Amino acid sequence: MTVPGLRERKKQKTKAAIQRAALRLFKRQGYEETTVEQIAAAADISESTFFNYFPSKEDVVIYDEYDPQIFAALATGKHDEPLAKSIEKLIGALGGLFEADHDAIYERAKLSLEVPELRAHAWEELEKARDLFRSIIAARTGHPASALAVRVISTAFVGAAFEASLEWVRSGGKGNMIDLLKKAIDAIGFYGMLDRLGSKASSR
Amino acid sequence: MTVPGLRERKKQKTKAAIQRAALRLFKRQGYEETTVEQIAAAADISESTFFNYFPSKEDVVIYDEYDPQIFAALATGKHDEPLAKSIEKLIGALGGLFEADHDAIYERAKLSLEVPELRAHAWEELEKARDLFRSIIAARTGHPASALAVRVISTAFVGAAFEASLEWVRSGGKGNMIDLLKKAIDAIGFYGMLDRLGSKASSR
DNA sequence: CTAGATTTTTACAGTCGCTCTATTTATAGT
DNA sequence: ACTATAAATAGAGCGACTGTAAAAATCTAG
Repeated sequence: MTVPGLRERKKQKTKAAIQRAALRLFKRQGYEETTVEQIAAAADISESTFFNYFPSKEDVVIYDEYDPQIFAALATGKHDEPLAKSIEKLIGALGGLFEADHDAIYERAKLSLEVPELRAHAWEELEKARDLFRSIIAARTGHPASALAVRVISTAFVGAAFEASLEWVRSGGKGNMIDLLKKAIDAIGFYGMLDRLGSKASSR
Repeated sequence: MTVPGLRERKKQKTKAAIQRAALRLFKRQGYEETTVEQIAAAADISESTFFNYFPSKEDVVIYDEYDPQIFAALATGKHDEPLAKSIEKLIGALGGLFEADHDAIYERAKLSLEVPELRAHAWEELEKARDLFRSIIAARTGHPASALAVRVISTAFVGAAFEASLEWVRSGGKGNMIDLLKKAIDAIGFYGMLDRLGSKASSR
């Protein structure tokens, strides 16, 4: 983990600039109505360069520069507390992130959920979260990550997160995302699922 | 609901023929490696005609000629039994369909779940089921279909179905889809969710 | 059965996302 | 400054998909 050099930082800046330009265009004239050529022009780069930074047009919406850090943080959670507690903490931590960059997150979420093409890929993105979740639950409960129960519960969780996001976007980003998420996992009795999964999950 | 005329039946036959030709090619040489031009040639139609029948290449995998009937049957379920019972029946009925056309369903499911591009759209398809489900639960429990709890529970159910399908495909179509689905909804405590949703759902 | 209306199929041109290759330009370390 | 390396770009090309207009098949009336 060495400090990123000047070169790397410049790349990150360019990437962010492309994303900003793209989101501005998407907001003004719509996602489908915006061409990659236009984005490149707006960001003052060539179309080729666009594809150097983003493998596809969709990725410019999906990409979140903080994601890797979040994922890394999740993967290295403490093992000396009940799983349910860890998850509560995790939800709280997510809340902070939402507030930090509210407007950009809202715009991206809105696009991801309202443009059909993107919505499909939003689910792919959720699957990454699901897989991470799956390995966490597996590690903590002793069940194999491949167990159907573990998979289904992980999917239920990201499904709840998905619905909460939908609700949040529907509210114009005005609602409290964390509250919504809590209500969602409450409605499916998420903590009950963990309990049923095995004593290791709920006690320690 | 008039009987479909000769013309309409011919169209259905053509559509089925295109799908068969396409699936054969996909199986032999892969989805991405197969071009619409090739499908058209194999089905002995022009590329234009292909797009007359299927709005996109993906739809040729997703399309199921029996879907409309299934959806219609679901939407008109009886209202004089507990919701949980209706759902159990529904699951049983699905089992019959699976056995009836096992091989074709397996091929399509395999493609849908293993080709990334298709997998994303498989989720879109699941959302249709979710919405139908949502309206059924709402109608039976008296909750508005827009209620977060109703949405989340519906999503949890299709999520479970999704995981069960994954497992089924992983088993090479050898497993019992219905058993898997039952295990999946058991793991998330699906019937408990319905109970918590309101007494109307579980008693009558 | 034929003429005209309608529907279906097709050819064709064009757009857009995306890939690949080769060339030029910028940067890093010596 | 010199060279290895990486980044940006131009350009050709592919495949999915759209739109338009013409050709072929099918249906309906007289």
